[in-house]
Amino acid sequence: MLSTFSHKENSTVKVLRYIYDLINEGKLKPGSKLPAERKLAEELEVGRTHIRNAYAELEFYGIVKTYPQSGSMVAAIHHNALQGLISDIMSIENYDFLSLVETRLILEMEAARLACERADDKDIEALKHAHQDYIDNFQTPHRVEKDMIFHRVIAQASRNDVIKSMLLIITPDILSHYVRKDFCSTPLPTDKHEHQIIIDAIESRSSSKAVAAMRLHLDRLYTFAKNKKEEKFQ
Amino acid sequence: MLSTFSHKENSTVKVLRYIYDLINEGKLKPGSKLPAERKLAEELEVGRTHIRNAYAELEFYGIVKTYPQSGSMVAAIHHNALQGLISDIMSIENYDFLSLVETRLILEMEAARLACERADDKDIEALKHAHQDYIDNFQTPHRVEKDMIFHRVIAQASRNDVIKSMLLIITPDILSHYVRKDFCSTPLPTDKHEHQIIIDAIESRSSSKAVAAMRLHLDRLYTFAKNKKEEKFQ
DNA sequence: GATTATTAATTGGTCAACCAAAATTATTTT
DNA sequence: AAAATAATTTTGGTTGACCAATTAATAATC
Repeated sequence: MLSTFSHKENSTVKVLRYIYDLINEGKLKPGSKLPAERKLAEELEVGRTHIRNAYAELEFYGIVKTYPQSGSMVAAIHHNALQGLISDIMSIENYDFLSLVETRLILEMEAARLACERADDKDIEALKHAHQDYIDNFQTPHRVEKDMIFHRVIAQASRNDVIKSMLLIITPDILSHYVRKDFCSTPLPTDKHEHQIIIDAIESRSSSKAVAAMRLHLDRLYTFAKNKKEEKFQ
Repeated sequence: MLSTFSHKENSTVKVLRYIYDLINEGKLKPGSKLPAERKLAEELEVGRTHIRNAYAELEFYGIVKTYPQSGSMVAAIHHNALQGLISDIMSIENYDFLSLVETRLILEMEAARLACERADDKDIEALKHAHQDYIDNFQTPHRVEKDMIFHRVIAQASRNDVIKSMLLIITPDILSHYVRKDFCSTPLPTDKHEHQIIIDAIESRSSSKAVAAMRLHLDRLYTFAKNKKEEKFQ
């Protein structure tokens, strides 16, 4: 899940809210040192562990930087921006399915495009192998995960580690959504063909074909997500 | 920074390596329960805190799920995929600048495109306000952060929280790169104009124009990143 | 009085003990 | 023998104490 911190959020969100208010009241200037862990723990009547978790989360998003034995510094950006960032972090949980799928689509298409430019012979080989593995497991419970691996190989060939990591982060969320709804529980033969088209496009270095093929391949999922959103509003 | 866990990685990476090996030796089956925190801490001769940090990181990426008082379960995907995921996580650090910029470009363009479809009057108003704020601070040290806010408003208008969060994650990394190289320390007047074009495109719901304008707006940064990569290989 | 050296207090990092919930085992009851 | 109950162990969650490094405050020196 993207929201790692869901179960501890009761405490964490309390800390984030407090930091937010500190900035709001002008008691915490951007670029300055934020309260010591012990101090804040006592102030909020909460364990220091929770403060540390909250600070770690803020550090993940680049808002604070913790220096051992000297304290945690808040980013030197204007307080309006800071507040926006923090309130965003507080709301990070339960991404809607359509946003996840939309983002995956755009990242996968870019990965395919870059793969056309940068894939070497070894990548192509790995791609073919992953596809064969997928076909071999088409009627087994491993099909879904073999499909995941196929897409990961493409991301690998794109030579863009950021895209690779981001797909790594959102894919489990997507899976958890459509496993529940047992979408794609029945394997479609068209998937095999679509994979093959993507491989051919990458091998022939045709980025436009690769992107189009990837879009087509994910279109069923995309449509599913859109419909799900619509029926939610009815 | 995206690599939150950099300073504790000495211990964390040790744990991840161990889990990786467990899977490799077949001692840890996918879908099964992984070692209790105390057990593993003793085994690796390391504090339980480090085990908890490592498990938390694995949970962030959806590889494990921790249940209070009953243990942590590893995802029920095939061991090859599991190993790939873990080795990816171990290598998550020090993203190269080009990957970051490439990814930002693709996400910003998609955000602009979606904003054309979904922005309401309030969003347009916020966009204009953010731009005016940017202009007002054009000669001040706040220019960079005002630019950041402008882009955040677009992400907000896209109604895609995943894209918004991901931009939130990678932007600080990008900033830390080009602040070092004092790229864009001299403000270019074209930026003002480019922002205005983006606003007009979104207001007139012309997604193609908005995407093109965003691409143009980020082209200087993109070119900078590509050149930096080239000179790295010389 | 200013500067340096020394001491004390503060800080984040780490560890070990404790807590309540859950899972397991042993005991009792039927 | 099977089922229900009770005691025990194991589990992740939480807390407070300790550690080394840093910083601030104080004393000593010039």
